[in-house]
Amino acid sequence: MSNEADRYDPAAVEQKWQAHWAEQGTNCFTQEELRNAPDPLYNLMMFPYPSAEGLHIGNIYAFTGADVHGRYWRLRGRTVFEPIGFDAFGIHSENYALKVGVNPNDLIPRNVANFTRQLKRIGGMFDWNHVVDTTQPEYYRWTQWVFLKLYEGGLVERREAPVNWCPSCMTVLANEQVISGLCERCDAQVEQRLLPQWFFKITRYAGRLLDNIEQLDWSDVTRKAQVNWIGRSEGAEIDFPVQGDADGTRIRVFTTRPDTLFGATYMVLAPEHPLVDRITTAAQREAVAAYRDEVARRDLVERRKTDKTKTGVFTGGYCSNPVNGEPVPVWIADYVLMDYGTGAIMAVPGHDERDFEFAQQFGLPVIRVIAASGEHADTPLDAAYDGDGQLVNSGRFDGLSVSDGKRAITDWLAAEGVAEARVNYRLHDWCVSRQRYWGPPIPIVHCDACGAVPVKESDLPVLLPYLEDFKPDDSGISPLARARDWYETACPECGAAARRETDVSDTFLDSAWYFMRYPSTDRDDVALDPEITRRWLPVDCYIGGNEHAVLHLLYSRFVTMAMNDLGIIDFEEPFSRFRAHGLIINEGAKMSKSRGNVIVPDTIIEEFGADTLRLYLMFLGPYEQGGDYRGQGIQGPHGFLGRLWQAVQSVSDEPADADVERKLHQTIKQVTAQLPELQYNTAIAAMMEYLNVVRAAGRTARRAEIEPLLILLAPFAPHIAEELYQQLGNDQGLFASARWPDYDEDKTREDTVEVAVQVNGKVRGKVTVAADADESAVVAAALGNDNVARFIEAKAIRKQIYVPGRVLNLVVG
RNA sequence: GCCCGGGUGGCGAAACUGGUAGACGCGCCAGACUCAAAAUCUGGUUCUGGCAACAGAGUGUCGGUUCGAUUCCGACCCCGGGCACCA
Repeated sequence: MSNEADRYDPAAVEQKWQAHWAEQGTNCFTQEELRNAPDPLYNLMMFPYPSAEGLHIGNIYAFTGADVHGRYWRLRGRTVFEPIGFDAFGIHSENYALKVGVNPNDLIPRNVANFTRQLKRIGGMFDWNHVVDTTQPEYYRWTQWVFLKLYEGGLVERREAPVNWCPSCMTVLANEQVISGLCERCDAQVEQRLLPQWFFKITRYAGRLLDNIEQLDWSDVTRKAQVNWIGRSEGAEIDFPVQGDADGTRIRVFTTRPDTLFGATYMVLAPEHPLVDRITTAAQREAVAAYRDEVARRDLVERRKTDKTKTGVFTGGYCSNPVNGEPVPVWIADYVLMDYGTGAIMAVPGHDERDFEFAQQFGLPVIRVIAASGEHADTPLDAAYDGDGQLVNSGRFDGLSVSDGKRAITDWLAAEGVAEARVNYRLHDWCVSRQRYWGPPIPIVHCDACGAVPVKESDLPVLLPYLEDFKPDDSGISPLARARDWYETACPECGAAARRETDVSDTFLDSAWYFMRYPSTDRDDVALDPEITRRWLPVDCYIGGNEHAVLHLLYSRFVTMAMNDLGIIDFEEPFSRFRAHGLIINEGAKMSKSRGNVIVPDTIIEEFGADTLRLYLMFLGPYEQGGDYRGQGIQGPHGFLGRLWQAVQSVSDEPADADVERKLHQTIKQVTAQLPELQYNTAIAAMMEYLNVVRAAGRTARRAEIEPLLILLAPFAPHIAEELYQQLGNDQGLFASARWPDYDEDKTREDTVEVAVQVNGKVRGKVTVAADADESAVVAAALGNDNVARFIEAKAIRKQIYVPGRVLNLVVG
């Protein structure tokens, strides 16, 4: 039996093999190796933000799932590049630094060191020679370079824009960082401010970003989130002439419902619309000015609340409806947004819910122009109807369907020169300016003579100066303006005294291209080594949380597409395959610091070892759906590894038993099919089942039965797999020399099968027959079953259905 | 409101293209080993009835299609996530 020396000691095993892999450079590549790697597979996971708390169990879940995937393909013979890094710039880090009163320049390296220590303990096959830390000049130098390239490509623009301003963080937020009116980070109410900002023109790519989604091998949820975010809508822009305007001014609206044009009983402009002054009559001037002031004071978010009752003011002016010349009163209201479409709408209260509500509020007329079946032109409307039907009250277009009406009216107006078909997207340009300290300085110099001038590529990086006082204030100017020596510089163009741009760029820019940099980190003279980039990119498989389904993935796609267009790279989609992992919860409850139920990985690793933790996390539930971490549950995988260890201690050299061998081949088949699909929980169950068979009734495991199992298990529990593989007499190292076991289809087949026998659809007995038994033999066996016979009695069999090897249903009556 | 994802034993979960519901694991119960406990091992474990053989019920609810439905169709309820005045 076993003695103390034979006992499974995870700490010892894990230390031994981690040291071994590090010494051998098992998972690391040289530049030369990256250039020549055969059959490369780029296995990427979302790099973490190195918080002060250290690795979260959710990080470990994410990384382990990705690592299992990488290790699997490695054992299948691929050259797998699996890098890791740190997304360490940004408001997260800066706010934390402010809170604890430590400069981020000192704080972040400590966090990175701690993360590195923890990451090494979980046994991922990371290439520690190719780490990216976004806060290091060796990296952000090239982030600035990416900015300059997009700038040269005409994709960057500085413009004054109303922005979301968080009064607590004292910074501009992207729309995406405003969650139902509040700052996503501190929950403060967000306000509207007007500031000059740097924008990336992502909207230019809206169509392509949308169209490509179809061909991506991505999680369905993620693709849908992107589609919704881009928000394509098809319609028309239509000009409405302003009545009594000597210059023939027209107001252009965007609508997705040109078919309802005859029902447009008023128009609404966004309060900021440039034509408001022109159209407003003297009598209404005061009321309009007051309303515009009121709206301007409110933040962008409050304006977007739907439950709020509609407000607005009549301008006193009128336009003509281009289809019939009818006068249409022009209003302004804050439910129309300046930054979508043309900032003006034709209001059709009969068939648009919001317009209906507004019309009710202000007593404006409602006209029916669509009739559903059973309705006619005079059927009263007590709510907006936005369904299908036929056009009514629409002159010569009466009787057309909604879709035909759209086309017919658009075509006619287009021929008249007053409309054109048009597609709009909800996607906005990406504001990359941040009036903060902890980020890469935007590489621009402002010169009184030359304007905004890009820094010369050869002068990169624009180093982030060490600032003792990095706290932002509410001036809207970055703390960097206080670093005089840094701020005052010479114009790259004319050499005159000039000032540096003091905004830093959004963290999302750091993460929008980090995956391109990983394989090229050996080069400090270029951002991307062309040969290596061609070999390794795009990323073969990317795994991460679905909280980044929209922003990070969309920005990465945009930057990739732009760099492709600029001739820097030769692919336009960064991630061929993307899978979103689920969330880990704790005993049915979400984990959070405030609840005090956060699972600390270090203590679990100390008690059970990284292999057990990895195996347990992957066993909890379907990887793409997440799982419920229950403290007791870890005993399952823990016991499994212990039994495997014991089985190896007393392994025999006899050949594999035939029944066990069949089970082995079935197991190899299942695990091989499930690992690339990330179906980890069921693959692990299959291995457990197999070990139960190997050890059944106290039998001694045989070497030929165990060795293949070690390889199947190695992606999940790499340390113990290596150790036991070595104990079986292999001295080359499992990951260095083993290859994934093959299965033989013939050997997976059973000789006999159990067939369920149903009578009128209910199982009444089971019969065991030869696997190749024909239907008549199965029926004969079934009729020989006492219980089946009891239910058939003397009744005639009217019908029999036989599903080979599964079920026989006898219908009697 | 709209768009996703999900409701299966005491618990986490399985179930191929419509074919034996509950694999695997936790927990629990019983037994072995032990002075005892832990660890380990063996057996049992959907619910109800029955000593058992077996019978009845059962995959959120109601209805439908089918020889047969967790799986397909229709209506609805609940939980989780995302978007939200985008014309």
